[in-house]
Parts: sequence; structure tokens; C-alpha cells
Amino acid sequence: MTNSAKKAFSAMADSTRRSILQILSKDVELPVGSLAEHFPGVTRAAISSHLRVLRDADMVVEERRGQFRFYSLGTNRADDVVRFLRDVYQDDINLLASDAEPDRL
Amino acid sequence: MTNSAKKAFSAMADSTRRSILQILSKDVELPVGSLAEHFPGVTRAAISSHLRVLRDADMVVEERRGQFRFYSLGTNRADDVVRFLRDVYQDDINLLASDAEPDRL
DNA sequence: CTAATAGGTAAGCGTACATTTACCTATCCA
DNA sequence: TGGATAGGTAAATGTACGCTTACCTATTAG
Repeated sequence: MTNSAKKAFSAMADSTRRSILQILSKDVELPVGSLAEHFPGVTRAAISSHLRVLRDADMVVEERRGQFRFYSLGTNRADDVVRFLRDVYQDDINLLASDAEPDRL
Repeated sequence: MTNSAKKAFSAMADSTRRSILQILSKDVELPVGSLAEHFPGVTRAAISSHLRVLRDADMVVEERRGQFRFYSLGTNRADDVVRFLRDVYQDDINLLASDAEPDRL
């Protein structure tokens, strides 16, 4: 549990990995190659290693179809992170929740 | 901005630092010594270094009074983290927001 | 079967980080 | 003024991490 929080926070501590999550939140699923195209100047090996970290944290899932490996967001939708933030910041975390009330003067 | 997210995520990637934040969320402010008492088997130097990381991320604030240094939660209440999570997980992040609706069947 | 394509794995390297021991600074109080 | 108390800084060390190059595996198509 505490280790799963560590994994999630550590996974998201890297900007390339954060970008991967953001990309997957928009494209639903992508093969490694398409994912890698978003990062010119970063090797496939590096991307592969980032994906392993994210997989290890259950933040992405791999599904093999043919010669491709499709990645999409996993079951760990930062639950531990969220739990932690709520625990520490309580009400202040409401800032997060609502698009509903934009901001009133 | 992206670097501030990195700082926040990295800061919270360590379990001692997460504990410090949790403690400070309950005690409002504490001198380093009282904080350190929560971590037997961890040196003052280590605690001091953790506090520097948290300070660097603006997640805690130091206030010197007499011979003490009181620490409390800082201005960076994980805002970037929250922004990122909302960006990636959108609605799913609602899980966070409400104590209001516990869960209905 | 073989070549091309999609990806992962391994080893090596440099840097960042957590921790410890030892020492230094600042404040309080007798 | 001097010692006790609160806490930080420095140097050393081990480990974790990100990245690269080089090589290996699996699937598809000719």
C-alpha cells in the first residue's frame, strides 16, 4: 500500500512518463511506436523502460495484438495518490473536484 | 511549471516525506525535534535533508522562533499534482472530491 | 525460410538521492 | 561567559535512476 503510493508518485515524477499518461488519456490506446513518435530525441529503449515503470505501477496496461503492443491507461488511476492528497489536504482538495463552480468573486 | 510538478511528485515519492506531510496536516506546526520523534531510527540529519526537499518544493514552510524551527504545510498544496491528475483522469478524479456522496448502490 | 518490422533486454555510464557520522551555528539560561 | 539545547551543513558511501548502444525475440509478409 505504502509501496504502491511510492510507485505511483515515483512513476509520475518523470516528465516523459507524465507525458505518456497524458497522451494515453487522449488516445485511449497506442502501440509503442506511435507513443515514441511524441518523443523525438528519446530512444525506443528509453521509452520501453519508462513503460515498464508505468506498468509496474499498474498505471498502464499492455495488450499484445499481432506484432504490436498497445498501451492504455491501467487500473491504478492514481488512487493511492488521491487518497494521500485527500488525507493531507482534506477540504482544500475540493479545488480538484468541480469544474462545476468555476470561480466566483 | 513542469519542473514544479516534478518537484512535488518527487518530494512525495519518499515515504518519510509523505509521513511528514501527514503529521503536519494534523499538528499544524511542529519543531524539527518533535517531527523527528515520529521517526525512530532516522537521524536528525536525514530529517533535516527531507525537510529541505519539502521546502524546495514549497510544500512546507519554516518559521524560526527562538531556538526552534517550526514547520508547517506550505503554499504548494500539491496544486500541480492535482492539475495533472485532473488533466489525465478527468471525471474519474471525482472519486476524490466528495465525502458528500459516500457511495450509493 | 528469410527479411523486415515492432519491441524488449542487457550492460555500462553518469548523475541524483538517502543516509550516516562528524562538525558547526544559534539561542537560551544560569 | 559558558554550557546545554535545537538544528543545519559537509563529506563520504551505497543505491537507484535515466539514458545510450548493442543485441535478442516475436510476428508478419514475400
